[in-house]
Amino acid sequence: MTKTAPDKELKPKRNNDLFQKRQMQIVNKATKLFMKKGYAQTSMREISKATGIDISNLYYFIESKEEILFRVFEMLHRPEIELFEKQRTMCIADPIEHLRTVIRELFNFGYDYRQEILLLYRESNVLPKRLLKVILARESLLIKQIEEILNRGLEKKVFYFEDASFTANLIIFNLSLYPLRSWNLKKHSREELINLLEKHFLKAVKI
Amino acid sequence: MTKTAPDKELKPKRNNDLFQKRQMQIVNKATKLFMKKGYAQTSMREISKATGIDISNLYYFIESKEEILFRVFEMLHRPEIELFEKQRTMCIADPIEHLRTVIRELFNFGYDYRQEILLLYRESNVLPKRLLKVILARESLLIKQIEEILNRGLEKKVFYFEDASFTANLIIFNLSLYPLRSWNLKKHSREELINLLEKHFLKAVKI
Amino acid sequence: MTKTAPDKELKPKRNNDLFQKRQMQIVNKATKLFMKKGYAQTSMREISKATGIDISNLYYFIESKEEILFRVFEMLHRPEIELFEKQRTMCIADPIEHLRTVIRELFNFGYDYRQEILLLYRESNVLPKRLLKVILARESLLIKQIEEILNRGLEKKVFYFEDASFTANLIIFNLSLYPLRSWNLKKHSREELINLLEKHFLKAVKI
Amino acid sequence: MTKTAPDKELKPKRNNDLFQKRQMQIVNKATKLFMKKGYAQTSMREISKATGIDISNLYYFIESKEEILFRVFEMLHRPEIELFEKQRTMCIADPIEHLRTVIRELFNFGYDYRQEILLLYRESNVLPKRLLKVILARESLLIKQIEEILNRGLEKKVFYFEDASFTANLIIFNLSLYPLRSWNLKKHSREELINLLEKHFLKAVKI
DNA sequence: GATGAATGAGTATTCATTCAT
DNA sequence: GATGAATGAATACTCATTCAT
Repeated sequence: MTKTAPDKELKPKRNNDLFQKRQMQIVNKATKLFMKKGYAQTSMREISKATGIDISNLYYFIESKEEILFRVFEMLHRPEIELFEKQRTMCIADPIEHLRTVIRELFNFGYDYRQEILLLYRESNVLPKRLLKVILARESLLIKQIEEILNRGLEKKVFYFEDASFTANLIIFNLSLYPLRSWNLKKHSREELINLLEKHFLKAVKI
Repeated sequence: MTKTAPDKELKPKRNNDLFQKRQMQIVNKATKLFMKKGYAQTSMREISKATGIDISNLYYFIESKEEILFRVFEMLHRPEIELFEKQRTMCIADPIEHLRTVIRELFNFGYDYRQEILLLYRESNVLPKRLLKVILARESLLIKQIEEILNRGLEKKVFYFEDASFTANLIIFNLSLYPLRSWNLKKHSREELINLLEKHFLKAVKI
Repeated sequence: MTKTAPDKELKPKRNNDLFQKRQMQIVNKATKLFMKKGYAQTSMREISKATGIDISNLYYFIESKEEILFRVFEMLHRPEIELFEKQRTMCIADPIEHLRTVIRELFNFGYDYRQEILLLYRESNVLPKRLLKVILARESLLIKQIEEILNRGLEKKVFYFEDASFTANLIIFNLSLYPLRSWNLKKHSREELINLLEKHFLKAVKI
Repeated sequence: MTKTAPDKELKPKRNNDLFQKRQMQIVNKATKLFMKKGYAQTSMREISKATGIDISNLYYFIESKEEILFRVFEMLHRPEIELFEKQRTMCIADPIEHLRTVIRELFNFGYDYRQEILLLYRESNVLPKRLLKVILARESLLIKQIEEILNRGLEKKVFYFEDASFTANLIIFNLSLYPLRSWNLKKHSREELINLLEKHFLKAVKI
């Protein structure tokens, strides 16, 4: 191409309802496709076909394939944030009970969004650093929150562990146990798994 | 590309030494490229360039790009298998000591091969089911082994847990803690992490 | 696209005869297309069709559309350079006679290559600066040569003008009279035009 | 794009003042864009952005991108026509003085409108023949005028040359000397260049 | 007069793979 | 064993233009 000037930012951004509805539609269908085939293996043609939006019209609503992936990630994090808000407002007095609830909720979340979480682990390297940072920053918040619960339990002398930050990280990581290893955990029901995980972590931190 | 799994039998290859040396060479270079850029983003041209083997000559040694990925995965599992053989022969009498050793070895392994493990998680969906099964079967063996240690500890009444298979899975999964979350664990040294993990799991299973 | 690394310079450059023959073939056909429709308006598909070389095979022989344009320009300059070499070796003693010959040759050249010259004027802005400089440097050499002839005439007191460099530029520029204005000069034959130009410039510089 | 000249009649446009103001606005901005990036490399989106007129609204004021180019050329010719009108009314008795004035004015014009003239040379092949003819017809008028001056000088025996039409063409062509070769004439000031050109042509035609 | 959304054909370029030598 | 050339389908993305409101 005869590069003269990239001249980005030409695309007008509408705040229209229909516009956003269409964007959602694209992101939703793309999520499914990305989960099934992976980001790189999913073509804009397929997204076009899945949404029923003509391929060139697609570019009226989104700027690039990369933007779609970012919006997919963004959307996946929305329920996580809600979870996070919910936790904050709960404020259960007993740290043990609090941790138990949080673990259950986290695991349930991980179970419901297993494919999305898998996608996040798989494709995060495709996102430019700048956008990836946004995602990781959000997750850090969640970890901070678990840390607080753990520290409260430490003060009240109901928990014991060496490093709150590490343990919080471990708990968060294990929220992805099912998403990342469902292939080997199918023999257990959701309820079984959640109980097993709960017991494991409570035993591991209780005094 | 969009195509899903050609799935034909792998060409029976010569057992020639040079032949296998070349194959190794290809797989090694490809591993590095796949880790850096992802499978889909790495072209055969780049592999050709990296190995110094002409692109069409490449096809003398391997069947397809997909086969390279398979062999990459295969190679990554080799150290895991060695680990596995080592365990088997160790036969430490005390289950606690045995588990401690295994956890430390597993984590060290995960630390050393963090990029490879990441690759495995990332690109496993690209492999045709048939080949993926081979990989997963191997991992199952490893899990079985952990299970045995756990069960021995149960019999000897030094361990307590509800489900050996689940716990073994959990342990294996946490071998990937660092590979998958290194971005948030950099503040800890390898030694710290390994100690923390060891303590966590021993506390979680000890009676 | 998932930009990871551009990784240029992957293309192997053959010095093979057939390879260069094919390159020539591409450049020649492209020249004609560019002359007829302009660079931007000529698609790779058309070049492929014109050469009979499959569009993706085209990229085996050239790196980009831009490279084709550069090679087109390069090729156009080759006869100019020959002209230049010829001049240098001629060394006619009488500056008037020398200038007369040069003007005639230049004009003949301009006439023969009118379309190519037009192309050069039209599309030179497409070339990246770096490549354009190569072209302009060559032309500067030609101008220098005319300057020498003029200065020799000045010394021998057969010419008079104010500025040799300007006059040389003017002469070179008028080599493009016909290419750029053929639409309004068709009523004159080549011979007429060459005679008219010769007389004009000799009168303009002779004492 | 590949298509060659749709060539339908230009839509008869309102004579509304606002309408024409908007058209001017479009053409002015387009001129700048075309000069900077070339016609084919300038998109309607960019013209829309530059004018602040919505892209589909643009089509209320103009028929097609091609029409914009035509109007750009038309507009560029307007000052040329004024020049031409000015000449006609001047009627300087002395042909030498007249020619001198004309050359200076022409060159000044060429200097002021160098980018526009370059644009004209570059993009004229994009215009459909029909529209190009309009442009060329205008230029012919200008040439005719120079011819008259030259012929008057011939009658008064102050000029000598072989072919008035050719000489007029040559003079007009050299009005583009600076636009087309500014890259090699930067060392001279505008005043120097105009004086040199004046001297050159007067010497070339004076008896 | 203006806008958002649509359309369909087009762009340059890259890909994995194969074949004849 | 190695190489140059070929193939055909795919890629993300852009274009000028139109239409319904």
